[in-house]
Amino acid sequence: MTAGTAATDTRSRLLDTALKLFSEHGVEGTSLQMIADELGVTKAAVYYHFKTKDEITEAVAAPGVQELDQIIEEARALRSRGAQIDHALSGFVELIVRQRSLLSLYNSDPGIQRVINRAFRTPRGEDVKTRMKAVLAGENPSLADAIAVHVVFTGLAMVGGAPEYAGIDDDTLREHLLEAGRRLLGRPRRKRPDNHLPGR
Amino acid sequence: MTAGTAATDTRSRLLDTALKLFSEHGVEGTSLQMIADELGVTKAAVYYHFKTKDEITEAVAAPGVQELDQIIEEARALRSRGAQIDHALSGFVELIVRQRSLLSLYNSDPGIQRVINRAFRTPRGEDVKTRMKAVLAGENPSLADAIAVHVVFTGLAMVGGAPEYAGIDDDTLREHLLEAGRRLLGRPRRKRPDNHLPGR
DNA sequence: GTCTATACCGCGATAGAC
DNA sequence: GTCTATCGCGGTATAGAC
Repeated sequence: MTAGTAATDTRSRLLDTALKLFSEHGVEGTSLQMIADELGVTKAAVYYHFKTKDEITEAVAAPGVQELDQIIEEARALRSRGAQIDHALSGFVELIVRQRSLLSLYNSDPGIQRVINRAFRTPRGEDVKTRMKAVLAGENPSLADAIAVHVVFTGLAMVGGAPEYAGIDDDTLREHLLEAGRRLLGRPRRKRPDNHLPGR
Repeated sequence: MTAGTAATDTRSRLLDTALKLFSEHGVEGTSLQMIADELGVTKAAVYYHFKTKDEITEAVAAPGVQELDQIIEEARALRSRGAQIDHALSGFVELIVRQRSLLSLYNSDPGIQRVINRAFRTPRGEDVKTRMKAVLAGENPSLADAIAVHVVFTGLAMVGGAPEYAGIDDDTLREHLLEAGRRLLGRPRRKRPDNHLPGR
């Protein structure tokens, strides 16, 4: 169902290129000309696949937002508060490790934030960031807890995009991010991790 | 010595306006036209006070960078590692609370980061962010410590710019940021804070 | 010394030829 | 499905009014 016409191929190559350039120069610092040049086509050819630059930005952001949304729903279905936090945190960290630069873009680029807040208020009213923080902090959290969660949420995501850690392998990075997150959220050190990708 | 010609006044009003607009729309999302309109002058008038947009960005970023630099040097002059960390952390938090949006800009805007990395490699070789993280993490830190420091540094700064906490008073915010920072850095809870502005 | 008028070129975006 | 041509806005730049 996806072995791909030339168009689908160009489209996905375009999104890969866009994500790479967005991470290097920011969304607003990346021109359609740069994307077109990297792909070896003209600006207008890019416009065939996407009607606006915002649409490209949205398509780049979408997969991560969707995954976050799924993790949130899974976490909310769990019974104990501890299990909810554990699942949300480990899922979040897993996403950071797997996508690296994408999650940091969500917090470090005004251009992509504008698009996310406008395009993904769906499917459950509030935006993903708010909902994720709500799962981690619980209902009516104290100010201290709300702030700690905010620090964790933004801080962890930014590590994924930091060039200093680009060379660290996934398992090591995931372990350290989890440890930092648990410490700040006041969770006990865990023995057996809640593996997010069971058969890996 | 500074009661002010019209020019100095326009210049400082311009920087205030720029910071406000940068925080709302990002550096690259803010046009010289917006700044000019807000001041009631023309684009070319703005261009009289600053030769380029980068120069405006640099002037907006400068005070915070300078203060960070001073805090770092003060901390490095202390004898014990604990005192160094305490001073660097409390100075950093104090700056976040006092400037709110400015410090979050440093971490959340590709435009201002470009300018900071290019313009403020002075006065001591490495950039301020790297040097601050070095003070907090010590020499040859473990990967776990380096990552924890990275999370604290970016996470705390982002809270200052978060609209959710714009209404919180300075003392309360400072207290919670310090608490979160100390917990993540593994510092004991403190009794008497290292007051950064003694007579306040 | 402080500002306005005006023009230049690159960027996002649209229309239409091949 | 891709390209040329064109338009309005944004950063830059200069000439000149006061």
